Amino acid sequence: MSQISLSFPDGNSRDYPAGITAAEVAESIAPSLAKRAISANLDGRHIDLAWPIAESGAITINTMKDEAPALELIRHDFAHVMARAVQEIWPDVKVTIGPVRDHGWFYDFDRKEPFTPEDLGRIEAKMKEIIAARDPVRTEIWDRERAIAHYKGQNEPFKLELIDRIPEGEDVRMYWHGEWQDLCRGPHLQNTGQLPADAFRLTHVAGAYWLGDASRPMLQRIYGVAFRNKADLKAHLTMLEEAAKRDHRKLGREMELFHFQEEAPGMVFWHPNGWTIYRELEAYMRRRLTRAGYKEIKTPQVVDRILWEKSGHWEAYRENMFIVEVDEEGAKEKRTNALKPMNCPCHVQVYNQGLKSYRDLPLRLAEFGSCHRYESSGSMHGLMRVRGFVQDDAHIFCTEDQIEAECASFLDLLGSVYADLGFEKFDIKLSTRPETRVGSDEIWDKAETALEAAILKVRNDFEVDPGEGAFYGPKLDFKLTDAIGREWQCGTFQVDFNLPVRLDAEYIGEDGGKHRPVMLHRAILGSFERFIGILIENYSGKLPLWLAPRQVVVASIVSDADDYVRRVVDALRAAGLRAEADTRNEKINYKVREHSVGKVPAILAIGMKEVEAGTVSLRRLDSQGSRTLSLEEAVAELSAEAAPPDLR
RNA sequence: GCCGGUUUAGCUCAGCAGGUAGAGCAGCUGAUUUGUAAUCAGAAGGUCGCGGGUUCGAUUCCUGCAACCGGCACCA
Repeated sequence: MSQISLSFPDGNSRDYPAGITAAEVAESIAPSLAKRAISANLDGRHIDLAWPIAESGAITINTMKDEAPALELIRHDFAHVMARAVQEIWPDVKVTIGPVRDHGWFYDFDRKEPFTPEDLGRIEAKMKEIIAARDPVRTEIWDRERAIAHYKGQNEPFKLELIDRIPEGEDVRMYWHGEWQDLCRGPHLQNTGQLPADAFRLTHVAGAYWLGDASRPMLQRIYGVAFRNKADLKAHLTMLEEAAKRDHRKLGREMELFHFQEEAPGMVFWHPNGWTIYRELEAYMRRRLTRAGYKEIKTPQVVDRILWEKSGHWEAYRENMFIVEVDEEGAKEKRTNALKPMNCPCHVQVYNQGLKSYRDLPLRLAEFGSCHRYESSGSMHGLMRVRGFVQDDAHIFCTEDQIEAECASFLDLLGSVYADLGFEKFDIKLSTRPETRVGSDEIWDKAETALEAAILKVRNDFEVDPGEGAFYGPKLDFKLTDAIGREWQCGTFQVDFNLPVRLDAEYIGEDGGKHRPVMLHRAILGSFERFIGILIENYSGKLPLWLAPRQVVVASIVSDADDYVRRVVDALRAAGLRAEADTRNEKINYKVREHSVGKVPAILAIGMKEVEAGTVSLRRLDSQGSRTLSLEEAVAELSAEAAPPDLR
């Protein structure tokens, strides 16, 4: 038998007979390591301990201390154990696939009756039994025919389809967990008893299409989470509770920001508090855009379908547009209009008025564009996905040579806006040319190179998504990370060679001839609605002073202080602060509690001491104590902090 | 749009194996004048999401629809 050489993380290497398993390698290093070993990495590939190693390479033995491989194995084995438990309880259930995902795994089943929450408890109990039985895990490689015959015998149509999809030449591997087996790529633990029976939980059941295809049958998906130990599971469950507390839908109601109602699904009714946030954010963006050389415009809500046919939207998105039919007087037919689902075609109309010269470029047209899209009923979600929304939209008309500079200055603006709004970290994704596209390869080369060069000026870590660009040009997407680590795609920067052609935009070049401008679609916030939802969740409702709807509440301790309270409120308002008086006949404890729960950033408590000394007692949200300041000091401190970040 | 669930007072939620509903908080009224996260008392508040059916009788059972929630699909 031939020899192979395996190198270890410490730099040493040793020769072994080919076909040795990772378990045997671990044993040869130290019996204690062999006991703790759970899997191995061979040249970066995660393999079973029992896997015969045929060729030389770099090997690392993994134990439960190695978080990434340990969690992958645990979660993957839990998926199998759960599927086994389900089939033991309901033998007629068909199994499909069960990958590791996020903090756990899911497994999709085909079963007529729906799984209920009570069923989850039953499955969990059965899983614990299986773990306690400590069944060994075995792997076998089958030939395709045998696997097909086996699953035909078992009447498992989904597994047959999966075998069909395994590429020719790849092994068909079967994993046995005791008497139960599953078609699987692996790797797995050596024994189901290695699973932490107290560190998993089945979380919920949901429908999911077979292979993610809406035209295929809907299966039932059971989700679970699992960790290496009970403490990690508990930490995760606590994190979920914390996330639920900052849900913008809940805070939106509690802080009286907005509401939704049945008669207008997906459309926001903004209340005074919520609309204050919106207006502050809009005013801020307007100042930033103006300073960055944008011209603001406003275009119609309702536009004849003829324009949408020209732009191509009618053909591609008609199903998702709100259609308005109008009986015009004397007309034979109804005229069909659509609420605009996006602003770009209208912006080209503004551009097209009057002849443009190369000297006019780049022309940056911005609009807080109110758009409507008929989103499918199941996709709406609070402010995060709505049918009526406003984009911080702009289109930059420029020459091909100007793409790089425009992209670079956009990146500056975007990074600065995100930082101002409290998001220091964001990721960039570059999506390049798809298979079906418009525009010559030369132009695509130019655009992709320009985008990449522009990003590289700001940073060198960005993800490339080949083939994921729009048919009309490459694009950048920007994902910001919030306070609890969730990612939100907000900004976008798209190069468009298509729409200027379809809508016939042109400019007169230095040579006196007509040329096509390039159109750059870009947004920073995405939509105001969604971004405000993200802000609320990021700050848990405790918005920075400049965005807080109610900035200061002045609360009297005794009614004899009421007159002074009103004078304090007047002084705060005169300094531009959003201040309210609370002179209700309640104890100060009650008022402090109520306004703290209502996320008011500053409370000024006024008793007779303050009245006599002309001072205020300032209590900041989440602080335990209070500070006594003169009225002038308090106004100065709060109004300085309430200035928007770009005006400080 | 698809699968499952939910819908009872302004909010959070009980309840009803069919005989038209109950709590806490909020709101209202009164008392209390209070020092930094809930003062006390009283009265009031609901066509039990909307429509149809079964029944002597439906908030409860059946059915259709809508909205919302959790996913899936979609997201120019």
